[in-house]
Amino acid sequence: MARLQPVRGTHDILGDKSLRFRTIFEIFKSVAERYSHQEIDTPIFEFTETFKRTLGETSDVVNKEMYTFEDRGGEQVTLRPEYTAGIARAFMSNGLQQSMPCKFYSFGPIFRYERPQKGRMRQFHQMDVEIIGVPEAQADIEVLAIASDLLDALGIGQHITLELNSLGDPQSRAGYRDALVKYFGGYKNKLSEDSLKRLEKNPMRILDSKDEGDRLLIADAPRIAEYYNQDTKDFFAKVIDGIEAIGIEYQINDRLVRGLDYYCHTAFEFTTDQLGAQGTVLAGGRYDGLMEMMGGPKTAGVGWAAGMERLAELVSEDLISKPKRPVIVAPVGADAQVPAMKIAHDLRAAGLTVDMAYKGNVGKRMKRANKQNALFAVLIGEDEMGRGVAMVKNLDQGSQQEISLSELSTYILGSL
RNA sequence: GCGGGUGUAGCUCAGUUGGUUAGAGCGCCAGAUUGUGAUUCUGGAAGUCGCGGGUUCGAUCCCCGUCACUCGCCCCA
Repeated sequence: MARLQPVRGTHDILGDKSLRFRTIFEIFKSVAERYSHQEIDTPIFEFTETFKRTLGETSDVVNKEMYTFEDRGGEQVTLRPEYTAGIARAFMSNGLQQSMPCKFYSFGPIFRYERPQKGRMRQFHQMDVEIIGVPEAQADIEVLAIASDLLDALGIGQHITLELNSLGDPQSRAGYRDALVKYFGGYKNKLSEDSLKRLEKNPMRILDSKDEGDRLLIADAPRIAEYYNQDTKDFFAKVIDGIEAIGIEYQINDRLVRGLDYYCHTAFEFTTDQLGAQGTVLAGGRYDGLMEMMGGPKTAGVGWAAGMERLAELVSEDLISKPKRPVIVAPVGADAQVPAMKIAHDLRAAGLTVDMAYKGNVGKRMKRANKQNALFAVLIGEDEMGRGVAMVKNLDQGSQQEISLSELSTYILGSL
């Protein structure tokens, strides 16, 4: 068995899990399309530079979580650790500045080299939404509305809280950062080891610390709202007015910061207390500076990503769409094999889901039909062949009836 | 990357204070039932006790290492 294990932190998706994923994706797709978003699929790997430059040299994602390798041509490439940078690259590669605004959605695997835990794996799946080219707050509102609609459609909205913050425009953010460095710099002897590192690299992250000593200091730390300039205040107020107008509940969390460097203004997380340490189910924000960092023209953008595996843990069983119940065709005797195949073929052509009971006596084949949760079993043997009929058994009711082959599909379709 | 817990059949789990043939339920296969499923009854297959090393007359059990899973930290969806 040892050699047959999947790579650590990766999982096969089959059976019930596969149905859950598909159901959630279908719902996501229909919600996103209702907002006039279009599907985009970008490659699952990009040049390493694409991620390195945008995520920030200090981020954990870049420093220890990327799956990076050199391909046979000597290129440094990386399995995507998030969606936004790849989509931004695609936006520029395809010259879509011509067709702004662009509204995208996407779904697929994401890779991060992390220590696996429940709700955290090395290959996992995200659903992603982006609006590129709309600097106005309407885009932030719309993107939040998609998220909220999705969670409601999945029937889990009541277990999830929207936490909202504004990181401010670059000017506000820089002012706040300085204030934090000054404040925490005065308590170097009291800060936790982790937070001392954060003070150097990314002081805003100290606000996230779970260390008890840190939390005491954080309680009296400067609040970001005190450093907002007028533009930031106006922008945030518009976002809040907008989501209030459409009835989205939220909590302001001014300790909420995002891990990736390219965020500004709106930052948000939808969190739940039902998944242990991995509470974040959907998160995102505005990233107006991203395209410039990548060497393109300044272009506004806002979006989010949601973790499929985490959502799948929360969604109720009743929501999951089940596979169609099949009709099972069971030939009796070797001579019936070919006619049975023909019958199955005709029923499929009529749009029915059909499987064959391949072997065994009639009892075995019926058992097989039952195990597959079939609606009907269609028996065809010497007797029936002679008269151009098939024996059709309704497996829910236990009743059966001879039906002429020419009326078979009509009969079954009529009894559904 | 750091710390704790766990690892026995396809699945869920017993068990052995170190002792000969390691058990149960579910599932699977077969038969009772060669033209009729779900129930029932009978039988069967299936385990390098995660892997490697050590201690021992003897290890699934004790020790060390390793791998995987799991919980937490870091970080994040």
